[in-house]
This record gives sequence, C-alpha cells and structure tokens, in this order.
Amino acid sequence: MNATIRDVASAAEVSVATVSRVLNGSDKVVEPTRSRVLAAATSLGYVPHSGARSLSMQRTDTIGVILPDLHGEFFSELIRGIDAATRARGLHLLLSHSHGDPDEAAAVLRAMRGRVDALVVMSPYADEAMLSASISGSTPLVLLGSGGAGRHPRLAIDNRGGAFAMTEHLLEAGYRSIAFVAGPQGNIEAARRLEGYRAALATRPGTEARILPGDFGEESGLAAGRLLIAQGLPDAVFAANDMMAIGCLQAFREAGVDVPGDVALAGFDDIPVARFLDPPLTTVGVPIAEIGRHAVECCAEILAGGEACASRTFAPDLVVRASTKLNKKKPAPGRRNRKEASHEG
Amino acid sequence: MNATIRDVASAAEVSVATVSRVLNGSDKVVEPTRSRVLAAATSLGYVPHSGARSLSMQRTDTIGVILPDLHGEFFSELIRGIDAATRARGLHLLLSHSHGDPDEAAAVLRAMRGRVDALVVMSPYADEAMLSASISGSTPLVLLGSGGAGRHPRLAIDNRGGAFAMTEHLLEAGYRSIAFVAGPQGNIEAARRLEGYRAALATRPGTEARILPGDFGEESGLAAGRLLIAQGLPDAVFAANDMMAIGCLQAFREAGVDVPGDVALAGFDDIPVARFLDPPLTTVGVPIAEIGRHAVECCAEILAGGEACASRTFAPDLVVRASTKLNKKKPAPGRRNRKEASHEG
DNA sequence: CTGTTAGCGCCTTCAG
DNA sequence: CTGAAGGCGCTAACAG
Repeated sequence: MNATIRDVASAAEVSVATVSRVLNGSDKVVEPTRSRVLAAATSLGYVPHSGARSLSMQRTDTIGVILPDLHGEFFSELIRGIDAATRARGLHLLLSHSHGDPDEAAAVLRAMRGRVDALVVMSPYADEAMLSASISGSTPLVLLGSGGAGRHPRLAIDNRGGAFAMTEHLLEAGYRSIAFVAGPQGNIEAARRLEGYRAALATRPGTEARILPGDFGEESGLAAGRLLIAQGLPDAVFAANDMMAIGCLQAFREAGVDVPGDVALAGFDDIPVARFLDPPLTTVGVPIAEIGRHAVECCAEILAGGEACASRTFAPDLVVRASTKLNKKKPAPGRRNRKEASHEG
Repeated sequence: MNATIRDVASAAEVSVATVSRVLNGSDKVVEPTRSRVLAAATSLGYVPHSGARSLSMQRTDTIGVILPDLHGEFFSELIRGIDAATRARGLHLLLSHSHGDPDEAAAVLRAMRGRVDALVVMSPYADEAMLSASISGSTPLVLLGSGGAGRHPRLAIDNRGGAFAMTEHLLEAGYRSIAFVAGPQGNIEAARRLEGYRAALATRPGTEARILPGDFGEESGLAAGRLLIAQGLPDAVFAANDMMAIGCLQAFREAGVDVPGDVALAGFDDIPVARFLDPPLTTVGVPIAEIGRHAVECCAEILAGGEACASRTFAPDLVVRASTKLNKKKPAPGRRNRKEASHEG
C-alpha cells in the first residue's frame, strides 16, 4: 500500500491538516515543522491520492479529450498540441475516441463524468444538443471543428474559406477543370470544404464541379485517383485532406501520370509529411497543434473561474508547393525534371 | 451538481446499499426494487463518481500511458492500438509524454500515482531502476521497447534482427556500400538497429560501415541525405526509421538523385505513409498498433489477478518495395520509369 | 500557528 | 433480500 497523508503526519509528528497545508502551500506553517513534513513526505515517497483529492476538492485536474478518429498525422499533431498545453498547466489528459456514432459518443462522454473537469470534443457528426444531454451541464465543454452555433465555445478552422482560397488559387494558376475529392458523408468539415470549392468555381463561368467520393483515408484517395484516370484527368485535383491527396498521388504514380506536369494536386491540412512528398504538396495550412493548445487553454480559463472563452475561427493559409506549379523552372544543375529529361534524350 | 447514489436511493425509495448492489450487479436484488432503482438512476442521469469509486474500490479502471514523444505516425498508430484495447476492456486511457529526460519521466510517473491501475511506459532512455523508484512497487508496469532485462514485462521489437535482415537484404540485392542514418544518441532502439546493421556488414568482408547521425526526425534525415550527396553517395541508404528515410528522399529529390536508380533507400517501422511515398519505401515492418494493444492486455491480465504476462519480442518483417529494387522491370503500359524514359528519348 | 473533525460519494461488511 | 454504518484519503472549516 502507498503512504497516505496519515503516515506522513505521524512520521513528522504533526496532524494531517498540517501536512495538507504544507503540501498545498496555501496556509502558513512555521519553518521547523514545515521542513519536517517535507522530509517525511519525501522519505515515504508520498503522493496524494488523486481519487480522494478529487472527492474533496471537487476537481480532478484532468481534461477529457474525445476525438473522432486516431488515424494519421492530423490527430497526432492535435494530441501533441493538447498534451503540451495540459502539461504546461499541470493538468492530466484523458483520451478517448468516439468514431462518429452518436450513441457511442454519448456513452464515452458519460463514462468521463467525474473523471474530468472539462472536455474537449471533436465531433464532426454529432450535434451539440446530444453532447449537452450527455454531460453534466456544469462541465465546461470546448468543441473542436465546424458546426452550428451553440452555447459552448467552438474552435474551428475556416474550412470553407480555405477551400475557396485553394480553388481560387488553382483557377488563377490557369487550371480550368478542377476535380474535388470529398470527405465523408455527413462530416461537417468535409461539407464546408466542398462548399468552398463549389463557391469558388461559381465565380468563374464555364467551370464545372466534378466531385469524387472519399472518406479522408489514403485508400479512398487512391480509389479517387484511379477513377479520375479511368474517366479522364482534369487539370487539377483538390483533395479534401492531405491523406487523400497522398492516395491520389500514388494512383497517379502507378499510372505514370506526372504531377504537376499532367495534373496538379492539392490537399488540405498541411500535415507534417506534406512537404516531404514528391512533389511537395500544395495544401491548405492549418495550425493543428495550435488549435489543440488553444482548446486546453480555453478549458483552463473556464476552470479558473473566468468567462468561457470566445468561439474562434482559425484562418488557414495557402501553402503553395511544387504539386501545383504549372510552369516549372528550368531545372538547376543536378536537378531533374522528368518531362525535359525525356525530350532531351 | 450531479446526482449521487443518495439521490437515486431516495428517488427509488431504497437504501444506497441497494442502489450500489443493482448497479454493480453482484448481489441479488429482487425484481420489483431492482427495476425501480434502474429507472431512478436512468431518469436522474446518474453516473457513479469515479473519484469516490476509486477511493473505496482501490482501483481507477484507468491505464496510464507514457510515451517519449508524440510526433509522427508511429505514435499515432501506437496510441490507436492502445486506445482500441482500453476501450474494449472498459478502461480509460491517461496519456502523457516524457520527452526522454529521466527526471521529467519520474515526475510524470509520480503524477500518475493513484490515478491509474497500471502503466504502459515507453522509455528509450531511462532505465528500469529509475522507473521502479518512481512508482508504487505494486503498480503493474509494462515496458515498451528494447532495454535490459528486469522484473517487468517488456514488449519490444527485434530491432537488431530487423536491421540485420534489412542490411542483409540490401547486400544480397547487390548493394555493396550501405550507409546508415542512425537514431538519437542513447536511444536503445536506435542502438540496436545500428548493431544489426553493423553485424550484417561484418558478415561480408570488404564492406565498411558508414554511419551518419540522426534523431529520428525528418529534418535529420534531410540533413543526412544532403551530407551523403556532398560526401559521395553510397549504393544504398538504410535509415533507422521511416521518418528519416522520408527526409533522405527529399534530399535526394532536391539534388536530382534518383531512388532507387542512383541510390537505394530503406527505412524502419513501416508507418502507414511508407507505401505511399515515391518510390514506395522498403522498410522493416513493425506491428505498431498490435504492440500497443498487447501492452494493454498485459496490464489487464495482471489487474485481473493473473500472472504478469511474459516479456515478448515481436519479430519485424521485411517489407520490400520499390525504393530498393535495383533491377526494375520493364514498365507496363502506362507506367513510367524515369531512367528508361531518358534512355528511350 | 496547529490539531480536530466533518464530510466528499461510494462500496461493503454486518445485522436484521 | 435490504438497511445501517464504517471507512477509503484528503481538504476545509472551526477550535484551541
């Protein structure tokens, strides 16, 4: 069994109250006793039992995080940001994922009751009403990702704006026919990105939307790429996220389709690996870790008794790399350029 | 405030003991009362307070996981496996990372005391003695990754064997000079991989080790690749993990060095994106998520009162892809092959 | 300044 | 089969 506060108290020959005081620093304890307690605590390897603590303090110093999925670098980055912020504030991180099914999400939320002081939930499917119903109304809740307005702060990226800007960029670069690889049905982020794509096309008469199904996974990008090849390539492909863009790239490579020579390719998210692809991927940059960090700080503020932080939309920025460079420069010495290589030979 | 067991009891007009009994299923409660309690609990949205529960039950139903880093797909996959297993067993997952600094690791461990029933720790730097000193001796602990033998079960991959096999493979494929991009100093996994590389070379007279520094990050792979180009390319490059291989690939691309035409490239881990690279990356396949899952099951077994599960070494397997294919096949119709393209022209 | 004591919410003997 | 009561470890009044 682990040492309890009582063990420390008797070892230091003081009362439990005194031990509690020196360990929590608040009240003043005179020096001789103080260090005696500290010594006893250290030598016994005493660490307060968090269960007991949470029972009497009414808080757990833990933030619950519920994510829809745990695949790929996007979530890896998000968790990294969240973890950094929780640890910076001395909080713990209870992680779970909900997969999207509203019932399961509700169960996960309920299971966290009493274990966490606040929740960060990314739920691209479930609506806020369901969430509210599943948690104690007093538990602070910060939402991640797009969704309807509601009473909880929500941190989102401007999916529509980002997709609009990217489509715009492609159009301005001279690509006329632009296909879009969509995200999962019902996913709000995905829907917004599709909207942005459509809206941008609508500003240019003569352009036409061409939309392929996808689910945010690499495989679906691969399938979309193959489909495009079979049906006829557009000038450019805009995938609703980077993972699918990676899949597309693979499909193109398999078929000997050159990017950006034969078709341009763009993604969304700017996951770390995007710049290491061949060609480096043009994408919509999202401050993923930053959003995670901010969500935790939001929670911390609320817990500190402050106002709930305001909802906020993060502006994504265009990250233009080689995958959409229509007019390639002359290759520098030692650089290769497939097209020209075959012409030169 | 949330409903407590007392609220449920009075709503159902029974004692708290009875409520506890029906909710924990163990004892027999006669039917009329039973359903009355259930109804009351449901209508009040009652969920037992986990802090109180852990206080009286001496368990938290939570597994603590401490990882050295949270970058990239490797950890994403690991967490995914762990999360799947915890949720399958109705356990919670408390996540933290320790960065490698032994003191910080100790602090993180201590902070988890009382919050978790068992720990899964991946600590490529800290030794087991330090870990033991930082946790209550009775807390089950499962170690992830290579390390010295100790009293705790340890799940590792055969780094040495994997690296040996890969080096062997490269040698057999006809590559004579093989450079190795090493992992971080002091990292045990990295050291083992280096050993495997060295050992395989030692079996072939006339070969010589050539080792470049790295830290498992993409950037260090990029630097290593550039260094290799500057100093003169070997026949093949074996990076101690896939992230660094990705960095190398980028360096080669920048310089117009063709993979595998000019130099072969191999990695380690087989992170999901490896097969989507250009060229798809030959690597050592590690069942990452599987290991995470297994670690949790190990913990669960111990908690269920069983014996501590045995240490286990997972055998990695060689995943040969295009990045090490010296003799490329004739391209199928619609396939491209840079080298041949330039010869044909 | 320090000690005593009453809960926090729950489970679990022990009586009835 | 059900109720009453003690205790898990800790904090926070309230006394001394």
